[in-house]
Amino acid sequence: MAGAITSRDVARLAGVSQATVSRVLHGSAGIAPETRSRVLAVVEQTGYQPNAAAISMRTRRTGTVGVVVGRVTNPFYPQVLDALGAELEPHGLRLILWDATTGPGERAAIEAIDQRRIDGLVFTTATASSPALQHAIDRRAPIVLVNRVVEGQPCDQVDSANEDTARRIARYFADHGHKRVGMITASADASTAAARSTGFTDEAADLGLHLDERHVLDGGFSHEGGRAALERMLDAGIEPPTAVFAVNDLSGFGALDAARAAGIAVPDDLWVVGYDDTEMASWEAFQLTTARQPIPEMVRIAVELLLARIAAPTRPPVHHRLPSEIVVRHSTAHAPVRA
Amino acid sequence: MAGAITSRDVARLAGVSQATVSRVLHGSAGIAPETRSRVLAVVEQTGYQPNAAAISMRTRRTGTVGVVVGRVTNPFYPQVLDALGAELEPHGLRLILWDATTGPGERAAIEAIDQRRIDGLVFTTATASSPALQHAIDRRAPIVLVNRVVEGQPCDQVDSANEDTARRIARYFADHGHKRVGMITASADASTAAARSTGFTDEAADLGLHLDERHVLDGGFSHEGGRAALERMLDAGIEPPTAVFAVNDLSGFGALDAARAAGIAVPDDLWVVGYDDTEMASWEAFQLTTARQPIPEMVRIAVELLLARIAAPTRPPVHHRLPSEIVVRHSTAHAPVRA
DNA sequence: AGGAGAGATGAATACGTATCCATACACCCA
DNA sequence: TGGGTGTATGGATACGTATTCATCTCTCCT
Repeated sequence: MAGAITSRDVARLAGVSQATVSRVLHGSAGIAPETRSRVLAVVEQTGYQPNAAAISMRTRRTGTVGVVVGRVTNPFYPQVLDALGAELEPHGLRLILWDATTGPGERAAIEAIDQRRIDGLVFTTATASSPALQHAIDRRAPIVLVNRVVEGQPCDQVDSANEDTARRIARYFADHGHKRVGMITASADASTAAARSTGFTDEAADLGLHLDERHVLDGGFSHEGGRAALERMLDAGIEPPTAVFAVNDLSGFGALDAARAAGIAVPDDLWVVGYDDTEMASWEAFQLTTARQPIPEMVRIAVELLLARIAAPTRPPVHHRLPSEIVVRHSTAHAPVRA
Repeated sequence: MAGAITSRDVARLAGVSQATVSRVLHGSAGIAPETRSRVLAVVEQTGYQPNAAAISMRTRRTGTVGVVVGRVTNPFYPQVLDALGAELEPHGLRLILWDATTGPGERAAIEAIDQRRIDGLVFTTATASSPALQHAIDRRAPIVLVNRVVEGQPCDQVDSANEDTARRIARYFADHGHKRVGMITASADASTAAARSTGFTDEAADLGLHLDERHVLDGGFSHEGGRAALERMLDAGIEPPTAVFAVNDLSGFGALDAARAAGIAVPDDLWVVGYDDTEMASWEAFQLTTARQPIPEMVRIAVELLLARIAAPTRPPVHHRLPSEIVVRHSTAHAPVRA
């Protein structure tokens, strides 16, 4: 490692004061052009890099944002990370990543706010509110919830129309003649799972679809869970459903794989619908009909809200709810969704 | 946000000096038990959190490690991130994430070292060395390369036996009677792609396998690229290969999907082998034979090396090369690999 | 010609912590 | 009883930057 060069070193080499170096680097007005270029030459030649700790000590800004994700191996989250990175980069912001499922990730992220290690935090996990999160929100910490809602909280939130879209999926099944349907859900602690389950269940009831309780199983948002859930449905000793709604794509892929292993033809004998429209949903191997979450848009808004919140901590919180579009693919025979 | 409480505030409230607060929080010896508990009580009651910038200003440590990944939507990287997070957490270390494919990720990560924003950097991208990286290595910056090698560099490196394993895959094809083989490769800038391509190509030549140049195509490590590559092979106007080696799983999945779309039966008419053994390779939809990279082990060693390097910057660099095991699945008819 | 005002720069300071050095006190042994 | 030894604590300082305030030098106008 190069010995750390400070702005004072640069100042000495350029024959100016440290204050002048700082001003040059910030493009402040009132610097003689000749001085300016002399300083920049030294900066260039020495490869000077400002010390991040000192800057953040002085400015109380870190230029870093935290993000809490669920299991990062769930392909939904990499897409969020991808969008988030792209959204933050133009602002010169960095990203610290915490996994909510391993160890004290969520708590560590919240502590990082108080330690002034990050300027703000994006929560993307669809998990219930912990006391720590609740407390942080009460303290008006700069937090944005994406894809998770905590009703009535003084906190910026962005999600999509989970309940409404799930209702549309139930209607879609009914419109195309299905009578017995199933659902692969996930922990009700997750607001997304809860909203999607509720929407689907309620609309199914309204429409007179038969949703046997043995056809409502927890898939834990995972491939393995989705697969096991469909296997259990087929094995329940009653007539299996002809259409299944999985509350996320990953468990939907698991269901498709269970059907494939059991020799059940999709979509002839079984329709499967997922949620998220991850990239893989369009792969030939799955061709999964699913609800498209507008991830880039959600993330864009989330970043916008977070930066605004950091700039104006007392601004009233807002809640954005974006529409979700159903993308029809082969897992439901390309049958159209009613307008 | 709570008004920032400092160690001085805690000291005042506990009736001691700031130095004593610092000592208590570090568990230093020579503190009266009564003083100690009084300080801790105030810390508890006020919810004091030490200021990260001040600590890192004083100690020249950040407790944060950087990681540069390729496109994070390539499922290989989330598995690396997962392992990395799990490995760092017990050390109390955080993770800043940079995507090498979007914007100036790689350069930003390297600059972060000089800015003392991170204590060290893990490179997981299989991309060629940039001048910036080269320069950082020359300066002996605390960097570990995982899954990427730069021969002869004074830099800690961890990879797996890419070339050797690729040779074994060629032999595997030959052993089971294949004559015409194909390869879906990727940019030779990536040391992994280069090593795997070389190993497969050389061994195929040694064994007299026919590897037509029209059956060697770049799949760009992506699903779409792998799919397009296989489509072009089938469309080349010559007899297609009976076995294809894809230098990573993702492009292997693409190949499988191309075969599925074209009505080519795997493994009856075509064998496909990937590389990485990502979780999805074992899914029913793919059942892809592939080379297992020991990700957790590689990451474990990488973190160990990085921490050692940070503690002892001048220690001679080491290069770990781990064995890769071929996992046989349905995409090669479960045919055994020769011992 | 003299002073006002603008432009350019430097000196000083605070951010919050860890640690070095100094100090005060109690206790023990010769 | 006095000096020495050890224990517990406080004062002072430096880390590197951004920014406020002060200073100095011109230029220009009356």
